[in-house]
Amino acid sequence: MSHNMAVISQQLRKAGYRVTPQRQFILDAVCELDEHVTPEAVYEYVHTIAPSLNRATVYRALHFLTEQHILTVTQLPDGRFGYELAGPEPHHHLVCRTCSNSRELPHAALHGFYKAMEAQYDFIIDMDHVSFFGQCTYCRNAPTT
Amino acid sequence: MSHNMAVISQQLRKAGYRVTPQRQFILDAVCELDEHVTPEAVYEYVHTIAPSLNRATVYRALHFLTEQHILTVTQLPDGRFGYELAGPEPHHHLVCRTCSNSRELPHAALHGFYKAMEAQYDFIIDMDHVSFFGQCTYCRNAPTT
DNA sequence: ATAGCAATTGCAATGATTCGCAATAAGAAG
DNA sequence: CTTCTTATTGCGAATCATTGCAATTGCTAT
Repeated sequence: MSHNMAVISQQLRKAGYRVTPQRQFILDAVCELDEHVTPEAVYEYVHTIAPSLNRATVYRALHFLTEQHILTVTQLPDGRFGYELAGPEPHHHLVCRTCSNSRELPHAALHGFYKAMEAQYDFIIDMDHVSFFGQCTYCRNAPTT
Repeated sequence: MSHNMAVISQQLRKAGYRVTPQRQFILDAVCELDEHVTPEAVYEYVHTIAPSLNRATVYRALHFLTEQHILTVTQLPDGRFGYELAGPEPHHHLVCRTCSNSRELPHAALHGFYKAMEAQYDFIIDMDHVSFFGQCTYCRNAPTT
């Protein structure tokens, strides 16, 4: 499930944007680092490959790629943002505060709640990548090591 | 629905903490500024009254008061934290991205979802103050001004 | 009212994130 | 292959947020 650079490049160019080596490095880094990747983690990763790549560029590229729906963001409990490659289906996460393992949740799991808010309050929630924090079974049952 | 300083003071002192003028100023500021108050907003507010009060103290006091369940936090879409006085019942918010008006949601509204996650994934979500972002009726129907 | 312990503050340094602007370079067109 | 337009980068400075440590000051007990 790697990202198809050719398709993404087309999409960007067609919209009048550019496919720069920096953006490619950054996109690669997000894919390589997997889920909920922070800007700082991306920076460290690309820095080893392209040392001249600036921190500000990382932040801007992550914003940009998210706007273009190539990445999705979610808010981590410490206030930072976690990026990951956007799949065809939106999804959410259950993240354990203790072991920080995360479990994917289909968008359908929240659909009922979203619909209820629309019906009751006439409010349309547009969050397509939410992380819910708490405790997984494992950590809940394990005594403090 | 003002905060009862006497009760709060007792609670803190009994737990071995101190009621300092700084903390009082900061608590007052949160109440005065109402919902989803950012640390920076608190700082500006108290700064006019107590100019020597340091930024770091604001951040620390907000953390502290939240730990003591006197305040609650929620994450705003730009990554900052919004504080407000903790009421007797936990609640959540529907926040419009356009007009940023916010509507309170009883905890019960999420209860079904939380329970479903527990039943299906054996995962216990512990977020007691979530903000969901989207569009309110009003802004959805209003043409771009 | 005073003394003493330890929680809390202020300060200064550090790290994280964003912004304005001049220099660079991607990509379209000839 | 060269030229031209302008999106994008890098840099430095500004802003926001956090941390270690010495100095301060609540609060308890005398």
